[in-house]
Amino acid sequence: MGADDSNNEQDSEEQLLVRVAWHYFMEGLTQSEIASALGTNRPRVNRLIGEARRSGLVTITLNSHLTACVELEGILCRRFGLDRAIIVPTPTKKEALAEILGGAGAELLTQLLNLRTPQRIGVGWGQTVREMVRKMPPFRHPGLSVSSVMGGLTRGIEINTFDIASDLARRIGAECSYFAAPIYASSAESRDAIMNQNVFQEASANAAASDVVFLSVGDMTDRSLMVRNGVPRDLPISELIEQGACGDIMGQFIDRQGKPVDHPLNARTLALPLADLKGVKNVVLMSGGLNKAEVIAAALVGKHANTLICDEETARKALELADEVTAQAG
Amino acid sequence: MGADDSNNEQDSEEQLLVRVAWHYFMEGLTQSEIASALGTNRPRVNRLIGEARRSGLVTITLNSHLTACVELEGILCRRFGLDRAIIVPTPTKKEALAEILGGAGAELLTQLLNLRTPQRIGVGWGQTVREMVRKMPPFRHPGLSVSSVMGGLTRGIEINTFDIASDLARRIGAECSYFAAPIYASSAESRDAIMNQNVFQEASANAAASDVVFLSVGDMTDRSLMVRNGVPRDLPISELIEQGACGDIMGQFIDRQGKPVDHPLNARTLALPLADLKGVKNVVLMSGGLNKAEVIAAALVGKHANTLICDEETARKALELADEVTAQAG
DNA sequence: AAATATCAATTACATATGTAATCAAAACGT
DNA sequence: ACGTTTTGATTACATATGTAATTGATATTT
Repeated sequence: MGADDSNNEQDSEEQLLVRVAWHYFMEGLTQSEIASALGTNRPRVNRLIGEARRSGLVTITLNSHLTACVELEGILCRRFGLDRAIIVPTPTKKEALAEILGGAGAELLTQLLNLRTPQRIGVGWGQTVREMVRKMPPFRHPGLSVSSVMGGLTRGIEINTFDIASDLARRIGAECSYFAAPIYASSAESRDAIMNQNVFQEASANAAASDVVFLSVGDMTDRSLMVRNGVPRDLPISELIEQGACGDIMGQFIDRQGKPVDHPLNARTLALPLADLKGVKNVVLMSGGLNKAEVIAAALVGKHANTLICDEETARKALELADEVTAQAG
Repeated sequence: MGADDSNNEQDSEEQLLVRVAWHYFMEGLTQSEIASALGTNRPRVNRLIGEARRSGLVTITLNSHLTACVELEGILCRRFGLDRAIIVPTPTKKEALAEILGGAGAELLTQLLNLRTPQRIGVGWGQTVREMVRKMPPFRHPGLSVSSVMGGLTRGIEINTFDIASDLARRIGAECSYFAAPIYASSAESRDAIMNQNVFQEASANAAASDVVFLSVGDMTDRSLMVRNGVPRDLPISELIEQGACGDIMGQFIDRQGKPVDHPLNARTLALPLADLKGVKNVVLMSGGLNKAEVIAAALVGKHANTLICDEETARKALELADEVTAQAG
């Protein structure tokens, strides 16, 4: 009898829980309505609703392939101390990825511009950034400026840093400034000489003063435009790889910790230095594709960005690689 | 390209929806937090949450065998115009049903008593009512009264209407009054003569003045205590069945519409008349078991109760039977 | 190009919600 | 039987929510 009684007690407790949950989640009654219908007080109903959710009596499921992305965004933010992550489902057609990521970037920039906060926008280089600019809806806010954060390429005309910056500037009615020079000088000394010129001082200052910078990273394979058309022909990529390079940010090659590798090429780069990039409040890293997972991981571990725009598959891989790196280092 | 663009539009719309839903339902952020995190306004987030629920993006499920009961309660209330329905899962051990329903009744009565509203409580007869009384926690509120709403049985001592009423009265410290007579008089004339006596006038008035009445119904099978021990031995049950009786409320036999059947026995009943029962604000019908489904349906169709305490299986069957009855009648 | 229509963002407000503090009752031990 | 501890109900209040009205921006039509 005693056991029976306690069972009844529990049963009626669960009954109450189910009743409350039903009325609240299924019928949409207010907590007060439920309380008076069930002959209790509202605070209790409130507690019971919480209990119902915590105990798993109530299960809430999101029914979309996008759910996993949103969850991943949270994980990435926590793992890399990001302020924001935008993860899109990896498309079946890989060639559509740049366009998708670019669209996401354009949306973000539009959002930021509507808040009127960023006045100076820095742009890097790459297919994804190019696509972002293409997708920017044309509108004008007064007082905006766009600056390229890196020098241009001398070979291969597919995408040019000057074009990207000036196109964006035209679309949003902004002032525009570039590094009017090739990305790599012939030597470290040459670089310093160029940078000491007034126009470059100014370009560099403009870039460093950006409120937000949108940039991509490049990997070390032949798929990278930087590897194919940026790095001087007489410099074998293997040299960089031997120094631990796993990719570049603004033409500056970094290792798996995100630190610039010890190679002369880095000293020849005409671009916003990585150290100065850290002074920029918002750095949006927009890159995707499994081949870039390692550089993305490196850039994030090195805390070169506070915002990531990426595809799901690559982001997961990057998380994995980053864990390996920190496990070795730590 | 056009198709691609529109896909992107939809995609980003769904992305927003999923993002909002995720933050709200999974991470428990407030709508304002979500709005600012996603760069929109709160009203939009609010709308999106509604959309997410309506569109089926968010699925909320209650994970309990009791869920079906609570849903059924709502259906029963709407179908029969009940103020309240308490449906418990049908137990595997049928013999436990009366105890379970009794417990539910006791809980309800306790609840009502705590509200201090009902001062006069009427009780019928039956195993379920007996169990309810047994389960009542002993406590006292001043000014309560209990009255039996029907006469007693002369054969079979298992459960007595007097005992039920007086036991309940004792437990809650109430005054008590009965119909101190057998449930059936020898004739209609005899019944009228008895009822004209002062004590019975008083008992009847007490019963009719109840704030709440707890009663059960009986079916026409041998399982019914009323059939076995209440109906005079010289009266074949078949006579009542021929008149369309499908069971009794307080010894008064009703047809499938819930109307008293045209049989002399009904005129011999010493109990609160069904017409007077309709004057009682709260009539709690507590009965269960598949054999009683038909009477329960009849009683509900006849609107003799505003509260039902029943088991799931029986309640479903009663719903079904009631639909048949009203389909024929309408 | 001007005027209108349409849509979404902002504001505003009444209501609902979550939570802490107070209060009453019951259970427990002394 | 009295006081203590624990439990749950009530109150109170700051915050969050749902919704309607207003405003402003964009698109459409004449």
